[in-house]
This record gives sequence, structure tokens and C-alpha cells, in this order.
Amino acid sequence: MFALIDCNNFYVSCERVFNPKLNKKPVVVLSNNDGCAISRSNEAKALGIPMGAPAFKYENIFKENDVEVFSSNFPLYGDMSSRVMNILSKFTPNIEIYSIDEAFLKFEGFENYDLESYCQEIKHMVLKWTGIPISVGIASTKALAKVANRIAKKFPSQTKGVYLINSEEKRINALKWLKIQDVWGIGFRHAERLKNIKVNTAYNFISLEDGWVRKNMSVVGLRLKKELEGKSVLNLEEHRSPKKAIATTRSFEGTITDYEKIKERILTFAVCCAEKLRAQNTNCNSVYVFVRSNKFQKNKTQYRNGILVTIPFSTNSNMVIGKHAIEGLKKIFKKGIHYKKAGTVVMGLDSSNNHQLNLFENEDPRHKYLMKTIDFIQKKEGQNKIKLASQDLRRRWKMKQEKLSPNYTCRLSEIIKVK
DNA sequence: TCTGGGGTCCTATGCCTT
DNA sequence: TCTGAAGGCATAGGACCC
Repeated sequence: MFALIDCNNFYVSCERVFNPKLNKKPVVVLSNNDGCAISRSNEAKALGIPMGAPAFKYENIFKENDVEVFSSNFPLYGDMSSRVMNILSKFTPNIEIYSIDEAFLKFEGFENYDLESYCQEIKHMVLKWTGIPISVGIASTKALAKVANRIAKKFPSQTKGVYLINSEEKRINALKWLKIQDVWGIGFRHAERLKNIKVNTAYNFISLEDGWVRKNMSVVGLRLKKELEGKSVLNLEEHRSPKKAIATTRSFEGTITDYEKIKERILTFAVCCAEKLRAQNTNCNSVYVFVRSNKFQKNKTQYRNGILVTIPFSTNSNMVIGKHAIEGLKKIFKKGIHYKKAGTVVMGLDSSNNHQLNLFENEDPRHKYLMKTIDFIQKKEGQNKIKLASQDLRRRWKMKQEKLSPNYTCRLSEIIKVK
């Protein structure tokens, strides 16, 4: 059996742990740049604030209803997440950390356990030790555990936050209840197509023919169908495979038309990717650069483009990755466009101790020592103390984070005070 | 004026080699 | 040397997740 543990309104719950006066009030956490709502308390959901609501459009609703609004504080959420995961791992040896607020547990050899009450125990323990409320769905496959979790969350008074699908009747009823757009693995596009052919629930979906699903939704769709039918095909992925790409992308505060300004941003993104590479001891052998205009400004010329630049050797040097990124930018930059977003993605990752050497062209060995020194100084003196000459040396563009809460658990100077 | 960021997997396509 | 078939590989794009 699989259990899916999901933290309720996770980011909001993290804020509430350290600020109990937020309980019972509408609370919203915004994305980077204070752009849109990415976590909402139940009270905020009840006000009709949808997921991804642009903050500027909902400003009035926030004000009129006394909504408590926060900028996202990822160091805090990451730390709270690892505390929760830590507790979960005490209840079964088989755990897959699926995302910052979700984990799959597998119960093998638990035949004599009453899983429902066992999971109630998990729930109480997590709440007691971290202050984070969770919901638990239990079923024979991962996709069905997701369905069960949704029921647990939707009907807290009946389920007490834990729901178990352990009979055909329960499975069928659950699938008949679940709207097609709410099925795990069915996104906006597929949901629209399916609704067009009168497939409105998960139950309608499993009534389709395998061949149709395979043809129109690829093996991914077919796997999902099997899972919902109760045949387990998705296994627990306990050991996360190493990352295949690392990205640094940002939307700008306004729009940028000037090449030099975009170049400076791209260079900074590239350096940021290089730092992330070094932090996890890997190299890359290519860098993808992309730029795009504001997709919401329909009256302006729309343009989006990206290019993959291959680096002839494996590297994690600021200068090398930066140089290749700029080469790519030169090829895709178009004059007269109001750019809104850009980014770099490093790809072709391998361990920096064990990388392929190139017969003709290799990295200047001095870079390795230089990068080590830079990282050392950054760590000691703080980020952004050392920059490449072509990065903007005076001004520092910064993310908009006007409503940031303290890093209660991960910065000593911001630790919570008890009076 | 103001609409996030960071990932994964799958498939189609086109080129190259055998 | 040419030709067609088949497989490998890189790339781009679409779809999904949180």
C-alpha cells in the first residue's frame, strides 16, 4: 500500500507556525517578485482567490478582507519541509520525498497494521512536533493514493484528514467523484480535450479504451489509467536521481530593450548557475539561454527564442559559462523587443571529479583555483561581493519581497523570541 | 505600472552512419 | 559510387508536476 502525505497549504502553514495570530484568518503567500498567489489558507480560498492570482489584480480584495499577505520565504519552507520529512521517515523505511510538501510512503509488511489509525498517528506526530497540518491518502497505487488524499483534504470532518481506499466500491465512488481536471497527471490541455469528448470524471477516463489513451496521451496517460484501475505501475523512487539541469530564470521588474542590460542579466544568471554547479560538485557541458517578451502585453510585438550553446569541455567556471551564454544571447537578441523574462539553464551535468576531457580544448586549470577562492570569499563576506567586470557593479537589481517574514529557523539573528 | 521559478519525461523530427 | 532502410543521436517543443 502507498500513502501520500501532503502538507495542507504548506507555505501558509509555515507562516502560521511562528505567527499564531494568522490562524483562522485569510493568508496568502506570493511567488517570487511578489507576483502571484502560490499558497492560500482555506479562508483565502473561500474568498475566491484562485491559485496563481496576480497580486496586483487582487489588491483590493486583499485589503477589503484583511488578507495577510507574505512574500515567499523559501529558506524557511525548505527547513520546515526537512523537519516534516524527517518525522515521516521514522514510520516506514520506504519513503519518496516527492516535493517540498509531499511524500509517498510505502507500507510493505504492514499487513497486520490498521493503516488508517497508523496514519492518524503520523498526522498527530507531525502536527505536534512541527505545527504543520497534513492530510493522508492511502491506496494500492500512487495515483489512487493521490485521489484518496484529495478526499481526505476535501472532507476533513468526516475523514479527520486520513482516507483509505481499500475496496472496489470505495475506488469506484472516489473516481466518479473526482473531476477530470483534478486528476494527478491530467493538466489543463488534456482536461480540455477530454471534456470535449464528454470525459468529465476520473471514472469516465478509465472507461476509455487503452489504445485511444496511448495514442492521444502517450505512455504517461496509459500508465495513469492503469494506476487508477488499481494496477500499480509507478514505483516508489526512494533515491532521487541526480539533477539533469540547473536553471536560473527571472522576470524583470519592468521590461528591458537595451542589449547591454539584458547581457548583464544573462551573465549574472550564468554565474548563478555556475555557483549552483560548484555547490553540488558538478560540471556542465552546455548552456541554454532564452529571452522572451511580456506574454500578457498582447499589443506589443511578441518574441521568444532560446538557443543551446555547447561548451567544448566540462566546466563550472563563472567565466566560461558566462562567455558561452553571452555568445548564445548575441544570436537570439532582437532589437526593438520589450523583454520581460530571461534565463540560463546549464545542461549535460556530470561530477566535477570525474568528467570527460577534451582532446583539443580544455579548461584553463587556473579557473578551478580561482572559483574556489571566489566561493570562499563569498561564503565569508556574503554573496555578490565578487562579480565579473561586465556584471553591473554599482546597482543591484533585487527581487521584490516587500512582505518577507523572518527566517525563524534558519538564521540565528532572526530566531523567534519568546517574551 | 504590476501576472513565479525550477524541474521532469515523452515524442516528433531531422540528420548522420551503417 | 549510389540507393534505401534502419537505428542512433541531438534538438525542440509539448505536457505535466510542485
